[in-house]
Amino acid sequence: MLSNASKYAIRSILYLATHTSETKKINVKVIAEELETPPSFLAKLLQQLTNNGLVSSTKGPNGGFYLDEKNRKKSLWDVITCIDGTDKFNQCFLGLSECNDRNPCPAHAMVAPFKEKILTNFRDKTIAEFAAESLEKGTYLTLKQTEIL
Amino acid sequence: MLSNASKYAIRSILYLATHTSETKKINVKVIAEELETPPSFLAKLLQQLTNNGLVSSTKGPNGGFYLDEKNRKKSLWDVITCIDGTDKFNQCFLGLSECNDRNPCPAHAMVAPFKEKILTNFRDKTIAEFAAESLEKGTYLTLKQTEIL
DNA sequence: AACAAAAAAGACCTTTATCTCTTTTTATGT
DNA sequence: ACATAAAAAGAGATAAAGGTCTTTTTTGTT
Repeated sequence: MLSNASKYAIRSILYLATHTSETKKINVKVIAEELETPPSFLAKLLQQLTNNGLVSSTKGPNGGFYLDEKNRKKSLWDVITCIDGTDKFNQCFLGLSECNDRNPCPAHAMVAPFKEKILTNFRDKTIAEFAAESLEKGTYLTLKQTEIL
Repeated sequence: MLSNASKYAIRSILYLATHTSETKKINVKVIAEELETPPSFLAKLLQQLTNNGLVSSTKGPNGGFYLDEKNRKKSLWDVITCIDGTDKFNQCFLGLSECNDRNPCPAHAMVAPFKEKILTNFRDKTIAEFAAESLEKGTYLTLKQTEIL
């Protein structure tokens, strides 16, 4: 569904949301270790996210990546489109171009409600909100145990 | 989510389910045209499906691909694992290795019900059943309008 | 001013997915 | 038997994803 790149990006954003601020920045190396992602690759991704206003950064000593208030108002959907480009959640499960409620593919009825849910959760919820929820539920903890197949 | 290869494979299987029998076979070229998929690529996929008992074929004049009764008892899940290998639906949405109900990632609660539904529909339903349902609903018609992004 | 620590930028490399082409084998009809 | 029509098999080609490495720029510290 999502590319590795998107997964890494989302995980880092959620990590930054709960671990950084304007006064507490973290550098790539640390983030990559925490998330167990390839450091150089993550650096590229964070660079891209920064260029698109989804993450903030400062260079030099005590510099690093962090989320400011503006960044926190973005959505995870913004992250995905920034990294993967295409509108992943609007694609037909079986690859048909003309698949919608009126002209559904054999899998449409099964998949459509899910896509709807993903959209509302990922597009209409800010990163701040998403991170806050994760904190409440304690789900953010699992960010560390990673493995991409 | 699914690779192009899996999507092509599923579409051809559903097509074969509604258009072929032991006495009515269709050759790759026709299938590829109907489904608007790359012919040579589809040939490879059908070959692989045949080698794994998901599709039947005979060579020579009036030969082609078709589904016999045994093939129809397989599931779409079999198709996906045959082509994509990995267990796509058991992977964490955010790429964590230790993601489950007791130790969920931030997206788990959102995604878990969907994976459950996919599994029951794709794994516990035979291709014959799936195709019959599609026929009832008329969804099989849209198989022709394809575009993979 | 010099140094050090960080991101930014850019050039690569590797692997996997996607897709093509050619040759070989097998079955059928005449 | 022979011609033909189909899949089977195998070798590549191309593109995209995934990932690395080196150099440059910026910024803070001494």
